[in-house]
Amino acid sequence: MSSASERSRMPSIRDVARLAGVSHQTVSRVLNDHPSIRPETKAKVLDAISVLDYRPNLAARALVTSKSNMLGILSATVGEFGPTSSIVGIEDAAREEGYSVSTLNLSATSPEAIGSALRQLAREQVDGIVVLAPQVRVFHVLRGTAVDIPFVSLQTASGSDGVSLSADQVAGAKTATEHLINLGHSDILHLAGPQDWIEAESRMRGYLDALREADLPTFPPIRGDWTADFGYFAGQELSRRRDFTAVFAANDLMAIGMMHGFRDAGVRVPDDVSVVGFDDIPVAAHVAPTLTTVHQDFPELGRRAVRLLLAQIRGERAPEFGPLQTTLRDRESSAPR
Amino acid sequence: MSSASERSRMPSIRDVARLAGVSHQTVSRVLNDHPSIRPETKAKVLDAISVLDYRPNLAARALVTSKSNMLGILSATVGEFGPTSSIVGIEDAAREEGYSVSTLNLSATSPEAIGSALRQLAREQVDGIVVLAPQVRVFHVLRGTAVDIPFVSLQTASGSDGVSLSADQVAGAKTATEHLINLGHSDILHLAGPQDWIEAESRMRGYLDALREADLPTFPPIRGDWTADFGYFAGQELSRRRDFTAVFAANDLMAIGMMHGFRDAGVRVPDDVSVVGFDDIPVAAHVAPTLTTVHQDFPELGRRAVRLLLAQIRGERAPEFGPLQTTLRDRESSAPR
DNA sequence: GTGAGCGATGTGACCGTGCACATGCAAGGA
DNA sequence: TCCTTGCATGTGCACGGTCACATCGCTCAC
Repeated sequence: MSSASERSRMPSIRDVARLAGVSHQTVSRVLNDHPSIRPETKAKVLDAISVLDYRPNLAARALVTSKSNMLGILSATVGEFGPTSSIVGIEDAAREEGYSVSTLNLSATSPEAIGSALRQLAREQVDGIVVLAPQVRVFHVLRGTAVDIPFVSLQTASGSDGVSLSADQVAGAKTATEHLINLGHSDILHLAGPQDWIEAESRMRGYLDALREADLPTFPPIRGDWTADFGYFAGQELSRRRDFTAVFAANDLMAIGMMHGFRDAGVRVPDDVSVVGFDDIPVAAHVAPTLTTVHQDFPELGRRAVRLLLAQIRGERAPEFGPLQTTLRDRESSAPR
Repeated sequence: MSSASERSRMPSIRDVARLAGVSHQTVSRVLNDHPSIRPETKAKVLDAISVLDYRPNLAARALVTSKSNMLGILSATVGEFGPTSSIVGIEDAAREEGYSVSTLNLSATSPEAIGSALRQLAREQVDGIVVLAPQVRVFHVLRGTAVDIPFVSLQTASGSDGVSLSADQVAGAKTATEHLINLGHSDILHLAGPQDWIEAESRMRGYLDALREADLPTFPPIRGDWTADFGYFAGQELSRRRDFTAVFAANDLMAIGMMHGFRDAGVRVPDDVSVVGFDDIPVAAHVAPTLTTVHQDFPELGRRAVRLLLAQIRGERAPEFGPLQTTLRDRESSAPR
């Protein structure tokens, strides 16, 4: 009820110092828990802090230390399930370590857009950047840009020398394809992601590896755009062909759309064609037929990214964790030949 | 190739001033485009800026102005499609206005958790907060907290005096229910969201309004938790009852799960039971049967939130936009009685 | 006894901006 | 002509922290 606009000024460390009867520097030492502080002095200071409801001004700290305690997320994904889940993991891990998180969504992935996004993040003085931009070309821009902020990427580029990590996409895709092979399928198509995407390439490689090892014929992949709508279109088109009995789709959305396309064209899943997806989005277990797919732990991926990035920032040795395992979820959409 | 760790110091406005032969204050004026600056002076300064590749230090600016040019997002949603899409809209709009965005995910919605999240955001000196925490109780904490940072909420609380906005959930839910009524259904169940959620209440109200106006019987709603898994469970349970011919689910995920439950129990959709969802998530158009649902423009909602928030921050009059329209997407899951 | 060493604390400068105020100069009205 | 007014610019300080260095008292070894 009383005036809310009174706000004389937020208390500073000097106010705290005055109240506690010490110097401002002593207060600063308490805040950064410096070793040589007498316990009773510390108590006095902490007392004054809570009396005044003092909170350190992060801008001032950032100014003098030129560290912002903030991580940036550079995201070039529209808001799909996977990346979004990873972002949650990133934020949690970052907050746990005392970092705040500034997100920047890329609408375009042109070099200019990426460059300006990076500069923006640099202006904000983020201490490090997590890149969720799975396009190969983003990598080139990142390497080329002279902004020397530490960064990690959630996706592994093929011959990546930089720090990055990822679930083992190749292995996951290989497992998925082998699953179809074990069911007796020998003519297996691949509905791939866009050419430029790292994950699309990895998943395709896994598919090709599995077929090659089994001495089965490979088909030129159909290039999709990750969307269910494209999957639908592809399903309708494919229904005209009858030279295959199974399809491995590079993500669940396309798989689900494709099943719809098949359905509309009179092709039955799994009776006529088996379908396997990738990601295990929440609805995958509930669509009709339920979708066989490859599960991966997106939040954990995000958490690992943060740990890696912080090690880099602090100059510590990078923690070595093996590739994140993926697991096959065997459901109704895949059946024996 | 050359040393990257040389970094003597970033250029400051004084460096720019020296190079341009003016005072640092003149540089500052150019940066904030102050009216009384001679064009040629401005040109000289801009020249020096680009030569030095100068970038303003946001921390220093934040320190002196005690404005951070940063908005906070307080999100208590796990990463579902709707809120996530809105966040994209928020970020775009914010960046467009020159604000950066700091996201904070709430894992728990206890008053303590909310309080500490708010304080964290306050420490970061965000100029305003967009709240994506549709739980009623979050509102109470927000009102109660003494942090006087402007905020808007993406969801409208029933008798909300504070600034907030939302798609017209009640109208959308009413339309959905009326759609079922028009198809000839008279016994319509509602699979609701959790009790505490604002949107759950609004959608239930729309459902009840429609039934009341049509003089049809209402049933006690089934309380769900938004997840497809719960929907599946509910579908199986409901299959034992035969006192209804249609269900309006409070979101698509539950609707899809429920259709799965029905399917497993031998109940056919839409032959035996019609189903309508809410949100229009990307797979809704592709599941079997395709799901009739209510579409809403999540990104636009986020953009509006930012415009409202900025008006509040700048002390301008709040832009008045009517409730965001929702549209019914009539698909296969609903059929005449 | 005396100086080195260390623990506990204080002092002043500095980080890069914006703000309040001062200054100089040209234009315009009395 | 002189004073006012307004434009264009400069000067110094404040913002709220941290850092480097100084200070002071005490212990300990020679």
